Amino acid sequence: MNRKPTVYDVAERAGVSIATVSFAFRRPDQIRESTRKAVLAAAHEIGYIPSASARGLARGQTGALGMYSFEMLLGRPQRSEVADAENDILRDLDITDSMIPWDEADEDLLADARAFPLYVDEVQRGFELECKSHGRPLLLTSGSGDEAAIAETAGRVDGLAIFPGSSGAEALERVALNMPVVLFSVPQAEDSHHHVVVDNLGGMRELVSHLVLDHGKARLGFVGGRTVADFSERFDAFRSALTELGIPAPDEVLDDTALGDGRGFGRVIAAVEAEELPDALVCASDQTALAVLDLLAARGVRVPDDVLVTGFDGIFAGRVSRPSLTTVRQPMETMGRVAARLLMEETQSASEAPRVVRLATRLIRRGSCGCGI
Amino acid sequence: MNRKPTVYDVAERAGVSIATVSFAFRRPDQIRESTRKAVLAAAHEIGYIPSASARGLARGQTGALGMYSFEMLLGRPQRSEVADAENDILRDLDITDSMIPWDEADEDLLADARAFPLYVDEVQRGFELECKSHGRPLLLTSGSGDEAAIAETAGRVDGLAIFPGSSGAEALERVALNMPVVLFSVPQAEDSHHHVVVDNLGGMRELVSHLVLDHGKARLGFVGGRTVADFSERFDAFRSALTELGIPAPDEVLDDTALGDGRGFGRVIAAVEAEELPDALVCASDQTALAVLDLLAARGVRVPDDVLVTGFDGIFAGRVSRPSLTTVRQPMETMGRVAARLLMEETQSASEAPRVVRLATRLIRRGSCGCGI
DNA sequence: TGCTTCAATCTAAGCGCATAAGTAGCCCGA
DNA sequence: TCGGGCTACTTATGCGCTTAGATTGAAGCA
Repeated sequence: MNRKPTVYDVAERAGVSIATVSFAFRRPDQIRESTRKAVLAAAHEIGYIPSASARGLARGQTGALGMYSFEMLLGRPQRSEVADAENDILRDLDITDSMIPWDEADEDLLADARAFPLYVDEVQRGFELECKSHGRPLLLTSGSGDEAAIAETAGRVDGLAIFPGSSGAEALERVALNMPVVLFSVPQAEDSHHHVVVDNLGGMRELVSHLVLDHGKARLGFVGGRTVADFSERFDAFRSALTELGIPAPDEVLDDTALGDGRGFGRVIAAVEAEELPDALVCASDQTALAVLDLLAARGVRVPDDVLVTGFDGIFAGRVSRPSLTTVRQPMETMGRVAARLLMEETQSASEAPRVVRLATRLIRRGSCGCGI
Repeated sequence: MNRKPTVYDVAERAGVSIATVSFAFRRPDQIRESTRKAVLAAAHEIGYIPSASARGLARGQTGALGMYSFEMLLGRPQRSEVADAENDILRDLDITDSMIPWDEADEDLLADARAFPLYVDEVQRGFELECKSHGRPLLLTSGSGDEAAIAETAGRVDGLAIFPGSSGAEALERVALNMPVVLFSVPQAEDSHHHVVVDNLGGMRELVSHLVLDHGKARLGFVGGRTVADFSERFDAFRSALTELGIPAPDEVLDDTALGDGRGFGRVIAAVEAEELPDALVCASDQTALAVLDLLAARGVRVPDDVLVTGFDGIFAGRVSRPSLTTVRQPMETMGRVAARLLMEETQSASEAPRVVRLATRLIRRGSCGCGI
């Protein structure tokens, strides 16, 4: 690992100036074919790799797009758990050329759909694919959401996509002064970011209509904390959908357990024990619904016989759960793609007014409402 | 989007030199508390975001790790398909504040386990998690594997993890002169990279023993192209395992269809039609096995009744296929983590000799060998 | 031949930060 | 009172690249 070759080394070897070296790479048409080849050959011979840092500095932009996640997001493994797993690996890594024993932590269970391709993963995948197809490097980072952590990331990219987090709104505003920012959540306050969101209203209306008109249920309860902006919008949609159907809508959610809460659905449990469950539990997300499904199964409540349960998102785990989960599917991959496009468009042209791009959803009827297994 | 604030702006506002600004961020202890606060406040006020390019240039390293994928990898969607999907999105994106209609391409099928959490995704996830837990930005890129594409990525990172690709070996050698490189494949030729691999020999031996001793099968055929290094190692392991059990091993694979091949298992099909299928088809990977399962089902061959089928990898899709897939599971997430650790260790200390870290595997018995559904 | 034109290349000036080396101011002891 | 030793800063330089503008040389033309 000697000193990395630079343009100067290439220039010297090819007998040209460093500007010509640069042109050979960035402006092939402004330079004679023969010199270009000579430069490229020289670069090849000494193993020259252009420094993105230097280029970024000179150009004023990095060319990369970023995707920032908050730690402790949506029920993901926490740092401490992760750190534990690391220690095992670290210990074994000291041994060269050896066999690292089977990691019990990587039991087949880890391939569980409940853990991996979650909502954020599918959106991220769309973002990745879009970046790839445009040759844009993608920088993935995560942090606590404090100013330093976000700035650390923002300093490396030309545009930033963010999953909504509990904090960091102010820091994000500051980032948005310098580059386009897109959030995957409904706008809460006034902000200067783009938003990629789904049609919570339409999706919820379709879902509620199905439960009410097709399944003849009238007593519906909503499960989900209003602290998450999209959950809140879904609850509002839930209420207006009921009202449209002439059914009195509850003023409050049945249970406000949100994802990642340590607390676990105390109000749902209480309703089970008091035998006061509504006809259907409309959950704010699939992950919430799957947890509810577990909870009900553990208490002997049958779904969909005793109560219907529905989710929202359409993550993969809902397809393979028993019963499979009736839900409103978001086009998650498309959302990721749209976000990437928004950033790329704005990176190239002048800054534009913040956009809110809303994508249609679709009702997926499955077992947990009685429409499948 | 005004000109981005720099250290100079912060220094001016705080009434100090730019060195002090830099110290305020990077060497908090070398500076008086009051000054530090003043600088941080000034930075905060004008929305200063440190430029990673400038820092990287000054320091000689970027701090980020990279993961490079070859386009057209392991049966992933090709660029053309992706491009088509984009066009749809692009068209709709011109509409501000509108509703983007449901994308038929994002049918529920797209949440299919066959498409998404593949081998590479799980490894990538481990890499991501490890980067996250160490606060290291992760740069994801992909390209054709030519020198320019790899250099483009290599110029941005301090270390690079690579999935084995058909090309680019020479370019990689050149990259390895400048930074640590780790490959997820068994070493083919002499190279100066680290390798994170699994115990193909032990895994295959366990699998073959199971088929032979527990299921009493003696006529085993191997499906997989030897062009993929790990597949080739698995075939060798397959043969030696049979030999150890006193069973004559085939000299050649039954069918050399590799992943991503346009061709489709011509030899397997021929064997089906000639009614000359062996007792068991040992496939080089899960994706191969799943394709074989489809193929057999389409031709009325029953698994495991008429023939056993096994995979290798332990991807999620094998759990939800019918029949579910007997396979040798690799600790994919751990592999990703180990790769990240190797890079981080070497980034910090001096360069070391290339390592080959081999991880143990585990046999997962499921329906396709008759052990489950 | 002398002049213009133009393509090919070079010169030189940053880009924003880190940091080695220098300096000012202060406290302290003799 | 003065010098030494610190701390807390500043000055000055360079990291490797891009790019506007200067330069060169050859071709084109009257």
